[in-house]
Amino acid sequence: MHESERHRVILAAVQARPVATVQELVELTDTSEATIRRDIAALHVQGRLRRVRGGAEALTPPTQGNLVGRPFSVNETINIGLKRAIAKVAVDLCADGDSIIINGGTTTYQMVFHLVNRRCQVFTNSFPIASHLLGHSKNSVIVPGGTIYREQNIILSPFESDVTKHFYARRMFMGAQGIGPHGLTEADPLLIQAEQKLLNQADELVVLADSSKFRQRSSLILCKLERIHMVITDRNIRDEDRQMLEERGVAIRIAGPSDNAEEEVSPSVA
Amino acid sequence: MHESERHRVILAAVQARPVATVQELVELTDTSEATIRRDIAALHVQGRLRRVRGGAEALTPPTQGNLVGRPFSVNETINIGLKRAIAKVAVDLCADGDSIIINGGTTTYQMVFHLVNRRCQVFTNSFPIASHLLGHSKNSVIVPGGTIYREQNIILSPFESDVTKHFYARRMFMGAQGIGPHGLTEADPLLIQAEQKLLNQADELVVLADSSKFRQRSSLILCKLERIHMVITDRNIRDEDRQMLEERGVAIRIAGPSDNAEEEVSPSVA
DNA sequence: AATCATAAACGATCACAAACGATCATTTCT
DNA sequence: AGAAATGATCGTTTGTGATCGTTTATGATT
Repeated sequence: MHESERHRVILAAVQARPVATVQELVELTDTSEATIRRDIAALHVQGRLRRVRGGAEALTPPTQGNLVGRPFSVNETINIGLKRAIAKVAVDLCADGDSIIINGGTTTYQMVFHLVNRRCQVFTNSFPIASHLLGHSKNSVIVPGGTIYREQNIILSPFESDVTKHFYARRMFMGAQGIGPHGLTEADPLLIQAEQKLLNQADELVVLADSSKFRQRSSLILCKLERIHMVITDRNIRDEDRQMLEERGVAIRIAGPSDNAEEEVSPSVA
Repeated sequence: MHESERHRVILAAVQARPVATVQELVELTDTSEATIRRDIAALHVQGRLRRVRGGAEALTPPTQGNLVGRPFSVNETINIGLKRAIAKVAVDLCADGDSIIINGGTTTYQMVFHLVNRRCQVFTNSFPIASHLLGHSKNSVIVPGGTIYREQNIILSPFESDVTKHFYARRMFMGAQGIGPHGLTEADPLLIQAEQKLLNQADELVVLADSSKFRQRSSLILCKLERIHMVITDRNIRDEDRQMLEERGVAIRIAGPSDNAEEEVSPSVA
């Protein structure tokens, strides 16, 4: 990856997140620490970002923070590395030109960083995802119509959207509130409704769920396990959960935080 | 392949991708590195692209690019005070709780700054407007579905959206490319199509057009003057243009740049 | 609470590879 | 034939990655 391209990636990363670590940027750009440090130093003297120990941050403090680009409230800082690794595996499934659906969520949001150099057709109901891809990538971006809910930063509509009906993708990526023998579970009925509409518009369903999601189950079932083609999770998944998925024919991929990035553990759906 | 043809290819490549490497261009044009370097150097001094180590990139890299908070390209800086004054008059027409439609554009974008303390229901096809209102106000925001065009930062769809059809507003605000005896004119057929859909969803049509718009006319007619309920413009409007509007029953309001913000010059439609 | 131990982050240096610019030979078009 | 453009070669410059020692943060112990 070339210099100007790296700078784009780095700036995109810091603008979307309070701080981007050197390690994250190394994985994102597939270069060495030294190069990233040099890039950060250069961008720092250019006044395009602020250099901090461990990485870099955007110039604009969170005070001015315009919602977009600084999405999702507070929590979700601990598992961020995990989520990003999972998201990377998800994006690695995509090639330029693919049509994909990205359902809004904190885990799927991490996909945007890995998508900056792609040129996919992305349909998303997440306003932050759309915004970031618009500003920091060449991907084509399509959104459904509806009211934007600040709480989740998601576009929801009680009506059938013709845009949605006309968009068909090979893969749909989504997070989940919980996952269990009965299927994917979600907390909010409104979300269920919106997500089920999207489910009909894609062939393969890829679920991004860290291992903790296997212990959280909400009351509302979004879809059965059989509908899922692949689950991307982390190495802490319990054997019983893994077995449960395999019995239903769900492929599993393990995202490693850093060491070995990816590992196949069940027949691929290729 | 000839020189001018290569230049076309190179320019297309850098605009399509974030950055085009020399190697890529060599394969693309089936020439040597030296030639590509010479071409890049020539295009660089012509100001048609930016030369970077390893290749070339477009002048407006997506990094620095538009998007939220820095919407719309470059121009439009001179009339900004005028536009803001016009936008203020427009927002003053709105009360909390009103449902309004804001069609995307540089003039209507200025409305967001005056809307920060309002609590309206805003339907807009402008991504920057939606983004700004989401982040800096309590207004409820509704968008249509469709592809987001980076050029104009507008959401467009060839399909009928049910969201649009179910939203009905008292007022619709829009800018215009030009305005003349035949009506409002617009340059892009795609925009015409989108705007006409919106026209059906509002009672009153309020047009924000500084006086220079009366001299610019495009070939495509968006709607007749009779459809307009009010035009907000500046004090430089010519008498003949004012008369033209009054004869058609269009109310006129003059926005003062700073001194007296607003002035009634024809019977209000209130 | 202060100190120490450990790990992470940093800066500097060096070797290597890629990219570059200049020069010259070759081709192409008039 | 002559001018312009192209391609190849070579020396130079620049960016990159690895390794080193140093600095800084963290958290564990007393």
